[in-house]
Amino acid sequence: MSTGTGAAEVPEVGGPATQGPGAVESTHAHGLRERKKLATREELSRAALRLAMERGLDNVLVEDIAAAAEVSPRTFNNYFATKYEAICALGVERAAQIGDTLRRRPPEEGLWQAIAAAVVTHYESGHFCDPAAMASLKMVLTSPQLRGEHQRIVTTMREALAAAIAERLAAAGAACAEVDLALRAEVLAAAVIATAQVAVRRWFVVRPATALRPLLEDALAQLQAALRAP
Amino acid sequence: MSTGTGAAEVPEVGGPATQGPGAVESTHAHGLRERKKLATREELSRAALRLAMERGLDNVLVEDIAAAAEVSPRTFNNYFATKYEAICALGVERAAQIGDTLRRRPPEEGLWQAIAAAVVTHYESGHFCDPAAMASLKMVLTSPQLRGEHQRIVTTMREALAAAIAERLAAAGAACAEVDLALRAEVLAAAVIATAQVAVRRWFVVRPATALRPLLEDALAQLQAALRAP
DNA sequence: CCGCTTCTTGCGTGTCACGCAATTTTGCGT
DNA sequence: ACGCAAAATTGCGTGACACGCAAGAAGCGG
Repeated sequence: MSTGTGAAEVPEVGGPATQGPGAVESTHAHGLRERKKLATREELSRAALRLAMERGLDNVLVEDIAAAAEVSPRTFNNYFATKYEAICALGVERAAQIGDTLRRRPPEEGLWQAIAAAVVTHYESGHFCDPAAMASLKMVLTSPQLRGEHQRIVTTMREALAAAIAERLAAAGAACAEVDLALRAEVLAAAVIATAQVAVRRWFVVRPATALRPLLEDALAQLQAALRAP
Repeated sequence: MSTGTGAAEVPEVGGPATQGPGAVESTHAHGLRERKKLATREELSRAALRLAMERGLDNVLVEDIAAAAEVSPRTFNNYFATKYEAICALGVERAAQIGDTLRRRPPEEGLWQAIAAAVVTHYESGHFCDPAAMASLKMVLTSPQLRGEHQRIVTTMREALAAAIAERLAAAGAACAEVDLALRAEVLAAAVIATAQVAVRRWFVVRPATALRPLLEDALAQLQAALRAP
C-alpha cells in the first residue's frame, strides 16, 4: 500500500455526518434497492436546492422538502442530518469529479498546465454561467449556516484533486523520489483550490457580467508568478 | 479608495451571524459598558470551550455555558447564535492577529521569508504545544458541526494575512504596479494558509509527538518548490 | 412461499434560535 | 447628585429541528 491516495485513509477528519440509508457504500448498482436509495437521495437534494432558491433559505422547512420528495419528514433525516447538508449534497458529488477532470488531460501536458486546465474546465463545465447557479452560489457564499457545507464541498474538491495530482506525480516523476509525493500533491491541490476560491469570490463581489474564466486564469497565473518571483 | 485592504470592503460574504450586544463595533474601549460587554463575551467563550473539552461537545448545553458565565441562557444568544460559534470565538480573535505577526517581521526580510516566518510563528505562539490545545484542535477538526466555525477561523486568517501582505507588496513593489496587488496578496495568502492547513492536518493524523514546526516548514517549502519547478 | 435484511414511518423527547416585552443597568448632560 | 434616554439582561413563548425507538412495509435470497 505504501502511500495510497494520501487522502481517504485518515481516521475521519472531515467525513460526513449521516450513517443511515443515505450512505453511498458503493457505486455498484446492486439492484432495485440501491437504485431507489440513490433516487430518493437525489430527489431530496434537488428538492432542497430548488425550494431554497425559490423561497429563500429560511422560508423552507424540512417538512416541505420531504413533501416535495414525497417521503416522510422522518425519512429526510435518514438521508441528511440537516437541510443544509441536503442542499449542498449535489455540490459535493460534483466536487468529487474534479479528479477525473484532471485525469482526462493529455499525459504529455505539463503538470501545472494540466492542473490549471482541469480547474478551469471544472468550473466552466459546472453550471457557473446561468443565473440560477449564480444565485445558488450567492446563497452558499452568504449564508453562515451553509458555510460548513460549503467547506465540505471544497474539502472534497481538494482531496479529489490531490489524489489525481499524486497519480500524475507518481507517473511522471519517479525519478525524484526524494520528496514526499503525497505531501507535494496535497499542498499543490490545496494551493490551487484556495486560489480558485479567491477567483470565485472576487468574481462574485464584482457584479459585472464578466466571465469567470479570465479571473480564474489570472489568479492561477498570479499564484505561479508569486511563488516564482518573490 | 482604489484598492483598500481588499478584504473588508465586500458586501458580507462570510460575515458573522449575531448582531446583538455581542457585536464588537470598535476596538476603542469607550467605557465601562464596552468593557463589560467584552468581558461577558469572553467569559461565555471561555466557558463554552472549557466545558466542551471537559464533557465532550454533545454533553454541554447552552444552559450550562450560560450558567458557567453567570448569565441568563437568553443572554447567551444575544452574544452568540450557537454554542459552536461561542466555542470558536477565541480562535477567530486569535486568527485576526496573524496580520500583525507578519507586520512585525523586519522590513529588509524577503517577502516569502517573512510570510513563512510569520505563519510558523503564529502557529507556534499559539497554544499548539500543550495537549489541551491539541485536544481542542482535534475537536474542531473532527466535529462536523464545528466545521463552519473552523472555516470562519481560516477565513479570518486569510483576510488578515492578505491585508498585511498587500501592505508589504505596496511598500516594496511600487515599481511593478502592473499586476493587481490586491489579487496577488489574496492569492498568496490563500495559498499559504491552505498549505498551513495541510501541514496541520497531516500533523494531526500522524499521532507521534513530532513537532508541528518541521511539518509546517516542509509544506511551505513544497509549495514554493512545486510552483517553481514543475 | 418464507425468512432475513433493510428501508420507511410515526411518535416522543430534548435541544435550540429567536421574537417580544418587561426590567435592570449604564452613560451623560445638567 | 439626579434623572432621563439608550442599551443590555432576562423570562417567556413558539416554531423548528435532530434523533432514538419500535412497528410496519418492502426488496431479496433460497
